[in-house]
Amino acid sequence: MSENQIKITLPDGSERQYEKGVSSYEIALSISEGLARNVLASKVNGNVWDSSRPIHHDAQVQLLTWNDTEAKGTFWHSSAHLMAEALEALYPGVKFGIGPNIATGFYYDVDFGERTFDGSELEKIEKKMLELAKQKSEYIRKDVSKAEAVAYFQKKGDEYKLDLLEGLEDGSITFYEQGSFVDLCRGPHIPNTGFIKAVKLLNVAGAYWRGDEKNKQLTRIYGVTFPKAKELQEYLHMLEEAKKRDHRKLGRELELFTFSEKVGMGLPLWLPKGTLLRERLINFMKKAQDKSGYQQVATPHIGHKALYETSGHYEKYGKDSFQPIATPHDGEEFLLKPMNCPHHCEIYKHKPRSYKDLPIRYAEFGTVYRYEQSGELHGLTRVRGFTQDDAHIFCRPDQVKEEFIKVIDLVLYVFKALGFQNYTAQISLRDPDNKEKYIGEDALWNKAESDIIEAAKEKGLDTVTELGEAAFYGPKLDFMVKDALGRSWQLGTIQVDYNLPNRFELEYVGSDNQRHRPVMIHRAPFGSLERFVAVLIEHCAGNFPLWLSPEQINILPISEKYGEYAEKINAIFAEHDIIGSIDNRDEKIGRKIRDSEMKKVPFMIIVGEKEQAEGKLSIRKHGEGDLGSFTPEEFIQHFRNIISENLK
RNA sequence: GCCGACGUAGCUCAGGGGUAGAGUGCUUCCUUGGUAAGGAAGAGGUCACGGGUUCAAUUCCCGUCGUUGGCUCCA
Repeated sequence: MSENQIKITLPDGSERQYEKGVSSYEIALSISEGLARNVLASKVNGNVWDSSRPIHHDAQVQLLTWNDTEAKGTFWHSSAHLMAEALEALYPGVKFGIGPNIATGFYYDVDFGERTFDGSELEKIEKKMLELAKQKSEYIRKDVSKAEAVAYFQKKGDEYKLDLLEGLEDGSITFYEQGSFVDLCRGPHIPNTGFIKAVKLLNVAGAYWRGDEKNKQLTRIYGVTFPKAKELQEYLHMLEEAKKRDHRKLGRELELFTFSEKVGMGLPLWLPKGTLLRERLINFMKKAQDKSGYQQVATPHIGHKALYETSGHYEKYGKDSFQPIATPHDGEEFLLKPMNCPHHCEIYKHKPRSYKDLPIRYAEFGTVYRYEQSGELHGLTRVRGFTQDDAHIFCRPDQVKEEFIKVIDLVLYVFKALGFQNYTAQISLRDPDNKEKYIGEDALWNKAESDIIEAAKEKGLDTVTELGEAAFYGPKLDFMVKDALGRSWQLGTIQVDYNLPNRFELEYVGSDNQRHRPVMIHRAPFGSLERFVAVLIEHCAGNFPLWLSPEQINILPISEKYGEYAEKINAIFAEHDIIGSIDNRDEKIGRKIRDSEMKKVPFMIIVGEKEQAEGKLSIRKHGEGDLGSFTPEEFIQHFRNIISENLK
């Protein structure tokens, strides 16, 4: 092989010879012209590169097109640069923060200086972007020295880029230039702006520079782009569909919950149907917990301030909480409880404990109140008053792993019964470089962290591990689920706690007749009922599993002549805990069916002359249509089969 | 809390310096109809709240409250 030749290995294992310095684009061209036209970037030895970047050594090369996730990321990152170019053209003198791609699309943080930016200008920017895209400006990579880079941005007066440059090593700095726009950027980028055929700028938001609220707030513009106009339309359609599943919309339409300005922001009011849903979830969880050795306890909604001084929460959160309420004459102070654990610790302490008693598992559907920042409130997913399916397990250090596994089992059982298949299990560990931030002995932490990791592994959980995300009092395992709009929410959580047992001086007597400190595990499979219901609504788009449905059947008489028969049937159903109502409005059957479908009631029971004569029911299933004729007994059996299948 | 947007009938929304409109829902009447909207009439609004500009404000301006998209935060 000549010295000027290099060996390129493609993903299918085939090997090809090329001249040294060949680009991925040229490799693509040697395969087919059509492929070359579609190559956005390439992966060279696992790193994403510009398709124009020369390759000087033997390498594994994968050509990336729009179908590859990495290529999409590159495409959107390049789109951020295009937007910046458009912004600079339209608003000379703007300064830029960072402009990365995100899961779907991109954003750029922009400092407009004195002028304020309002969202109505987005269309103008979109137009400019498309105009610039048509010029097919190439994205040109340039190596620059740190001094050159600093000089460039000093001249431009962009303090944000200078701030970024401070953290970069000389020799590793690159600029990318397309058209008239030059940016500090690691790359890679797509070949030229001409690939961007469809642009939609979605929204503007404030974002603090470097995510620090002490810094200046920049204007963040979010957008998404596509190589084909049709794909943009499909994406926008998908967004519309997702909005139809929004729990705030469905919660109102299905009469599950509401809010009142008068009651206060972030304080949900549960309507009868929503309350029924809650009750069903609570009963379901209680039953599961009873089987797993939990004991229910009940504690008041307020606790003495001293309780939270002992727990340490008053010091940490007191000033950012609802303020204490005081007794009228002697001014004794109480706090609305922001959590149940201190109360549960006091229950643990009401008598001496032996190692033989452990683990003790106290469960409570405890309603807690937290002062969340007003801008943070969001439907039922972020509220100021909510009910946790809380429990605290007091156990010996050697029991942590086993208890963890049991809780994971419970969470998985719950998720399965409710059809949550897409969740992420996040293990949050200590920041190893910052151990002083955390309370508890090093050895205990190491033990607990490995217990969690092993427990998750044994249960076959698909986990991501985040260093530095642990609570100050212990490591945790969270179950994250996405909402209709793709935002991730924490539902179930399992947390080890070394802090509270110390602060409350919890003890048990060991087999050695010495006093020992138990470990506490906080856990909540739902997390909060409010948030859980919100995510549940979005997951099933309001079509709840039959056992949870707040209105399981609608009895629809053909005319008022069959009202009596409908009542009779309803009474039979009520005896079997089948919940529903009779639609005896003066409307035609078509109308009653339509309304029932809109309310997403699982079953419609149609009764008319024929049914009355035969003592039968015509069953129609929501979203599916006519199931035919059933006797009441047959239907009840069918109904029960579905539920037991659900809860298996 | 911060930045932007928004706030008109129960709900979804139109309108716009001269005190309001549609669809749907609600009430009443007609209709008794067989698998996704039968017909008619009627009731329903301090145009979020408080100031200001104006002969006149629901409309323009400012503030407050609330909602909303993000940011920050989340025991």
